[in-house]
Amino acid sequence: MTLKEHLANLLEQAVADILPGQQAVIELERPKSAEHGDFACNIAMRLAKPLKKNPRELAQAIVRALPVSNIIEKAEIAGAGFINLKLKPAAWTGIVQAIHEQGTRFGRGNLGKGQSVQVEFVSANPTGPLHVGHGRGAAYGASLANVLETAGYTVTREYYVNDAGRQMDILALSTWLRYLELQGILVPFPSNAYQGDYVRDMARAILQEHGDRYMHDPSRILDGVPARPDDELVEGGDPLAKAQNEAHLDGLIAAAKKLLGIDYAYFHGFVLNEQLSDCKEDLLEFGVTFNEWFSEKSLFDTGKVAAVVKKLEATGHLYEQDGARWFKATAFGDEKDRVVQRANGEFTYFASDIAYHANKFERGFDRIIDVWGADHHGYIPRVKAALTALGLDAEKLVVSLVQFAVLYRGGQKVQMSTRSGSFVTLRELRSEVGNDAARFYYVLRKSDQHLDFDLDLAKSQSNDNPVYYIQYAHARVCSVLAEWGGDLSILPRVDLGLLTSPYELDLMKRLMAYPEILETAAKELSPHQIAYYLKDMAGDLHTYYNAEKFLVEDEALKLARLSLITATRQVLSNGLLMLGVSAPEKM
RNA sequence: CUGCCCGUAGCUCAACUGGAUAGAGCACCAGCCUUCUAAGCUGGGGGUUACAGGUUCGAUUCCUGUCGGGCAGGCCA
Repeated sequence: MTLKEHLANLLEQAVADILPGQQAVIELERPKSAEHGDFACNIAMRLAKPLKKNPRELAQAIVRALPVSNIIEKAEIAGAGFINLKLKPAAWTGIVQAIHEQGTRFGRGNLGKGQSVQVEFVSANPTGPLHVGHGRGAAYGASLANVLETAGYTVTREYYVNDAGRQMDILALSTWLRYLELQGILVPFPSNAYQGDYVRDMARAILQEHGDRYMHDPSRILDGVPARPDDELVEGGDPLAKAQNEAHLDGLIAAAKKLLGIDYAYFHGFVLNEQLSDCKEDLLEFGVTFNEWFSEKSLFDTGKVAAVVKKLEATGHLYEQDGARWFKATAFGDEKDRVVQRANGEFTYFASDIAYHANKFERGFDRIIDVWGADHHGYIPRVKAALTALGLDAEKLVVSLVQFAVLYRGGQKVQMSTRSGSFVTLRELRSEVGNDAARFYYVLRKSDQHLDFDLDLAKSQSNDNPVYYIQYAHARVCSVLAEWGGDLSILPRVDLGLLTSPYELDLMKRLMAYPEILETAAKELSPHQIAYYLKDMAGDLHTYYNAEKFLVEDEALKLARLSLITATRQVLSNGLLMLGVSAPEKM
């Protein structure tokens, strides 16, 4: 039983004593101000209203009925009816022992009760390198998954691979056109195809391996392909020109499929494999791993998409209009009905997404968490609508939206756009600021907040940089222990009664809060709380370090202090690990 | 035009989902290394939580409206 639970029990007994039969949920919080004690309880104010009693008098009665405890120094009434508990110094030392005993397991909770939860994140189209926007989803999702796991959930980390659909066709086409270009055949490169250099690289690789096998008569490539509109009109946002531009691209894709025949599948497979391996490697280096890479294409190949549409049809949730099949999303609260199958017979992305989510439910997860870019927020109602229509409990699905990250360099916004190829890749970011700083900065903000990522700050090896601030605290402890040179295994059993200074009490209180911080972070899906917590704890440690010398003459006091800072090191390490940041022993 | 998110110190952001005198870091000012790492510490100034109402013991938090910013609104993904 934790200290907090112990106190809650005492209060509960007191309430039961003076108000028999009264159900009271005891909430204990840590007051911001030290004058308000170590824990504060608002139960008197909560009960005052339904009982029509004066909250301060109620609080008095509760305090009088409080069972005797050897850890409570005093309990007083304050404000509108708060019960403030001040604890004796000895109440805190137990946490140091607990940390020594539990080590890397310290902080684990049972909020999840072993329930299974799937976290799907990143899921970027494998049509090019991951950029800094994906990086945030990756860092957030990975940390969130760690947090949930620590909170007692069984977590499955999944990446949904959009390996079907038009975007992949565009990439395959882009690569083929670059391949032709390398051999002197200049088909004007569409403005809405993939412009990045990596496309040329793939073309070069294919040329090297297979020579001119995929060459075709240049005069036939543009056969029957709708004309390309004026670029200026497209850029100007002219709707007709944009439509023509897309038609032109689709025409080229059709031409590529026709001319390449069976070889088209090779191109498609090659670029997919190339981009996916690149993506996996990138994420692995970033410390982000997955249990499952789920293929969208597999949903089509196994008939799951067709089946789910058929089921919606059978249950009367579809209708036909203008040759297309529509899902009655408005019947479930969405703004508009949505097309699941186009007039040309192709299923929409939405259709495969329904099939995908239905599949998640089939796999029996207790909770499903999708991490999406905030630009997809309009998509949530329709997916939930579809799940409800299928008779599934849409409440099981929670979509966590991650806002975009905007890079700043030299005080200037770094402009980005995927299509034009002028984006900063996750790789570039990682090599510029390092994995640790990148992982940390990404989760330093609440996920639903816009993130201003200051590259200069993340790179700076100075006290401006919170990553180093925390890592330095960890390294400092290591350094002291190295200087001491004693046997670490005796530290868990030393007498901690000598730890009574304000610095030591603050640190122990901070350590004690760790499991609660984790629980809150898990409940609210907000790993950023851990980042802030670690900053605070590093601050406590640095303050302590500057105020007191650890390696003092008094052997008992020295061991007590070393025991405390070693426990602190453990929690710093546990927390950093959760965020995917290294805990260096030297800096 | 409609829907969702956001608006907190000069800047970047917290605030335990309704708690007490709204907190950190940066920047600015003044101090601390003969010492276990100064990538550190101590002190100081800085706020009508965009604005106006409402709900109640109590509001940065919940509701309504206004202003300002972001994102969506395809038989695109």
